[in-house]
Amino acid sequence: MARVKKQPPMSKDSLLPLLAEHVLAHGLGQASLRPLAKAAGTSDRMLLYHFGTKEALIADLLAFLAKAYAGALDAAMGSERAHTRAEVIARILAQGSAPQMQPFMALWWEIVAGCTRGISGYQPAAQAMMDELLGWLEGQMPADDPDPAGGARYLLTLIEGTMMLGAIGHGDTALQGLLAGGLLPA
Amino acid sequence: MARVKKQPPMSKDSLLPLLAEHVLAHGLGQASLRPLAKAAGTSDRMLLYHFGTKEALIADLLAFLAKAYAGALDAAMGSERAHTRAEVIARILAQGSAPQMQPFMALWWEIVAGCTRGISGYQPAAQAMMDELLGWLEGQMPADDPDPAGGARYLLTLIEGTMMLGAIGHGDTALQGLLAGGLLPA
DNA sequence: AGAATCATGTAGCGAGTGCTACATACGCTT
DNA sequence: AAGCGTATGTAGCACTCGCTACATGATTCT
Repeated sequence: MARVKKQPPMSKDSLLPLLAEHVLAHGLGQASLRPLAKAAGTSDRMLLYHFGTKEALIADLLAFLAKAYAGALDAAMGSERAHTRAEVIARILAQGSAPQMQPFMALWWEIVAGCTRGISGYQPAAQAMMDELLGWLEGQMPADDPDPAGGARYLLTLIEGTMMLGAIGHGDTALQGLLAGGLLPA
Repeated sequence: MARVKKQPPMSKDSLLPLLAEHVLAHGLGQASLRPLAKAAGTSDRMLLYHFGTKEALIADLLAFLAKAYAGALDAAMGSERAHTRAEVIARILAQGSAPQMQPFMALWWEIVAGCTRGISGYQPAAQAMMDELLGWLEGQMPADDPDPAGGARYLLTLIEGTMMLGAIGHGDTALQGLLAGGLLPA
C-alpha cells in the first residue's frame, strides 16, 4: 500500500516563507496568530509550538525578512557599475519603486516605527537591511569616485529621505531637492 | 449655596490635548479607546459620543498633532537666519534631537507607516507636518543662497534620511554621509 | 411647569487576542 | 511488541477590542 507522507514535517524553516508572504501582503502591525496560521496552512497552536511565543515568532520572521530582502536586492541589482553619482541614485530609485520591492517598502516603515518604540527584534533586522543596501550602494559607486565609502553613505541618506517623502506623498519635494543638489539630470 | 460646576463641559477641543499627550507618550499603534479615555479622564463611551468612531477620533487627533507640531517648531526655531547650508543642517538636527521633539519623532514613523498602509487621515497629517518643516527650512536658508527653494528641499531630503537612519541606530552612517557631502564641518 | 435635547453612567455584546490543558496519533529505539 | 518523545487536533480561558442599548440626570426651550 502506498504509504502517504501526510506532511513534509513542518518546521520553522518551512513556515517562515509563508508567514513572510502574509506579512508582506497584509502588514506587520495587524499580524495576529490565527490569520498568520491560516496563511501558513496550520493553527495558532502550532505556531506557538514551533516558535514558543508570538514575540519570538516576529523576531524570527524579521530576521528571515532581512535575508529575503538581501535576496531581492541581489536579484534586482545590475552587475555593472554606474558612471556618476546621479546615475547611482537614478538606478536605486528605479529599483526601489519596482513592483517586487513595493511590499518591502511598505513593511520598512513599520519596522522603523517599531525600532523607535524599542520593540525587540526590530532594530537588528532594520540594521541588517540597511547594511545590505549600503553594501550594494558601495559596490555601485563610480570607479573614479573620490570617496566611495563616504559617497555611498551620502547617497544612502538622500535615498532614504526620498523614500520617506515619497511614502507620505511628498515625492515631488524630494525630487526637486535632488535636482537642486545636482543629483538628478535636469 | 455655592453651585458646583461639576464639569467644564468636555468637548473635542478639551479632549484632544489630553489624548495627544497620551499618544505622544505611548504610541499611536497601541492606542485603544479605554486607555485613551482613562488618560482623558472619561470613558470610551464618551469618546465615541464626541468623535463618533475610533477612526474619526484618530483622524481628528492627527490633525491636532500636526498643529501641535507646528507650535513646537515655532517654539524651537531661532529667528535669525543661518549663514551656510551646513549651519542650517546642524541647527535642525540639533533641534530634532531636542527633548521636546523626541515624542514627535517617535510618533512620526508610525504616521509614515500608516501612510504606506493607506490608513485614512494619516497622509494629510504627514503632509501638513512636512509642509511646516519645509516652510521653516526655507526661512532658515542663508540669505545669499543661490536657490533657497530647491536648497531647502535638498536639505529636507537629507535631514529626513538622517532622521530615519538615526531611528534604526544607523545615525553614524548618516553623519558620515553628511560629512562626505560637505554638509557638516569636519 | 412640562417637554425635549444634551450629556453621561452602567452593562454588555460579539469578535478577536495570546496562550494553555488535554488527548492522541505517529515514528523511532530497544 | 513496548515504550517514549515529537508533532498535531480540539477546546477553551481570561482578556481586550470597538461599539451599542438603555436609563437617567442636567440643561434649555416653549
